[in-house]
Amino acid sequence: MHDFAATVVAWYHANRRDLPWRRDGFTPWGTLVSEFMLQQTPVSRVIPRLEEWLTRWPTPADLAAVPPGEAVRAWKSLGYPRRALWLHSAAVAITERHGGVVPEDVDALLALPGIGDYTARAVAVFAYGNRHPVVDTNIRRVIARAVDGQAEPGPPSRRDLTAMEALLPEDRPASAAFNAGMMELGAIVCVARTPRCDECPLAAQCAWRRAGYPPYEGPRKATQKRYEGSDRQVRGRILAELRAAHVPVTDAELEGVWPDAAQRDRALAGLLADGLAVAAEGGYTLP
DNA sequence: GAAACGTGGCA
DNA sequence: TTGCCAAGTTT
Repeated sequence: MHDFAATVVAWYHANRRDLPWRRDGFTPWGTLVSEFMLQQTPVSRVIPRLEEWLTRWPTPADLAAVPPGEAVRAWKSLGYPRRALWLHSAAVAITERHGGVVPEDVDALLALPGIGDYTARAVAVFAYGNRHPVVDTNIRRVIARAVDGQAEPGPPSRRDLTAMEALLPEDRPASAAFNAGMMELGAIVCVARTPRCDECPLAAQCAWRRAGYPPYEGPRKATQKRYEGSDRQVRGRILAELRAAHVPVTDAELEGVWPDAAQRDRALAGLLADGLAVAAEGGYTLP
């Protein structure tokens, strides 16, 4: 029963993928950047952007020294570009308030823009080896199945942190490996659509398997809105235009990116409100 | 707690 | 083709 964690840790050490943020000598700043990029974005899309980013800005001070628009431009099409803005702001705060060193204290990390419960603990654990429960979508799914016997986790809750804490080994290095191992298990074995239960190290202890794989009964996730034709798509189109241009983009040019004027105006207003675009002489630019 | 917030790949 | 999913955070 309590070899649950030991099983995950042993499996992790034997099966972990070779990813950039697991290389020897990877810096806390690199971990922070990777965690920002990995928020809601698949590993395969993150890796090339991460390598470019760390080559160009190897420290927080390097990023803090350029305008935020440069971060938005380098973000390219990773999605959710406010993350680039938040990462830039975080770099400024780290440079000004933390002497250029990524903090390892969870509360200090939580105080930075764009960092929530997941990212703060991920940095504290993966960059510094501290002992905290890390909870992401993978871990929520593994716990739901292996521990709770449910096909899917319920809605996210602060109680998820408590559940993970209860499973966490006391030993610091083991607790870090357990966090990483649970995420890895959810990412490559206990996946959302077609779990590979025949390859799972927890199969013998899995409550969901023991119960006969009952289907999920709880509240349904809200269905994701269609992207084609959405305000999000229009924002993306306008921002792509601003990223590509190095002089202000005019209203006339923006008319070409989306025909519906009302929707275009709404999207532009949103970008301006978010600080992803600024009014300039004759048009709009990145900040 | 719900809704908003990008983009791309896969079944 | 459509729907689901992807290392979440903010308001």
